[in-house]
Amino acid sequence: MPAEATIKRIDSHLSRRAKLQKGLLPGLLGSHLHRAEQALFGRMQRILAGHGITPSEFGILLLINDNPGFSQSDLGRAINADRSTVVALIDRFESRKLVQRQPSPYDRRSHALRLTEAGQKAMRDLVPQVQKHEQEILSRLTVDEQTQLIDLLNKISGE
Amino acid sequence: MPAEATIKRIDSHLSRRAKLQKGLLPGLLGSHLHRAEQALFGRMQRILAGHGITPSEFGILLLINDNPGFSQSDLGRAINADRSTVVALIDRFESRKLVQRQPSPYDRRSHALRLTEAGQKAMRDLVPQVQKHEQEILSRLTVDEQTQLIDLLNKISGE
DNA sequence: TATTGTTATACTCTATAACTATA
DNA sequence: TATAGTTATAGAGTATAACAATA
Repeated sequence: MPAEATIKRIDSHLSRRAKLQKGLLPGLLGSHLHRAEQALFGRMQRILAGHGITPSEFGILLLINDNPGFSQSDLGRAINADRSTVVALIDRFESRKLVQRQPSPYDRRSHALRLTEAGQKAMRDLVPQVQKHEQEILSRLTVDEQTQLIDLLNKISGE
Repeated sequence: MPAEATIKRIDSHLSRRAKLQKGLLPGLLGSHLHRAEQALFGRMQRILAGHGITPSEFGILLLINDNPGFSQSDLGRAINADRSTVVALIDRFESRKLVQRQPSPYDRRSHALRLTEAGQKAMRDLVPQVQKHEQEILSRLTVDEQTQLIDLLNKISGE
């Protein structure tokens, strides 16, 4: 997202002659999914920004937090990423002191991944805020609609 | 997506002792949205791959197709991207002969963006395939569920 | 033989800052 | 003054291929 976008322009060169035509795009489920995720992640970023964590990173830290000791390859499979990608990812987390590599007690090739104390502290701080944020968004729907939305999304995901 | 992922592993080092714990993640709407989009875009990629177009690029080409003549800045505002990002984006499209820059008849600073003949041809080929694909996915839902899903997603987006 | 983590390398996507030419 | 497009530059994020250590 560009920094300039915070300063909204009311009209554009185009709008002097023609409104932006959304055309076929609004007919596609993909665009609705994309915009919903963008909206949610955009708001989430504001919560996470103070800790320098992206929404995507938050999900990965949550995964490590809930699976202490699992390996880089396990993580790669969980997030569908290449092993070399995970190396770079954990390098970044490690340099920010959020995650640590420990020797695996079972396999001397592996690293056991864990959140550091600072990483755990960040998650203890952020998880309630993220959950509160989700509740704010979901409160636009009735309870029935909330469960149905999750249900329908899972059908799209193929579950 | 890693090429190796096509060869699925049945168990991992972790699963010898403990199953992957999803933990708090499945409680978050964001993860359901993300997975639904991933699933849809992953399938879409297979359709678009022959033309070397990503799902995200397809959406942008659709936008240019439905707004012939609009400027790079207009596009940037529509997709929430920086001007310099749009330059690089259109450079890539131009080198693939999908989009062309023309002098704007109204403003000598601007470029009027249009699909080339080849770009229009690609879209004529792809749009029906993408629409058919969406119908296949959506056919998992009843017609009522389809409209409700779009409706609920728009509420999440804040419309 | 297969897997784990790593490195070297490369490509895409995105942004900021500074510039120019227009408006 | 403000905007449109560009360039130089930089930083994520991702992947492939080849390697050593270990299983």
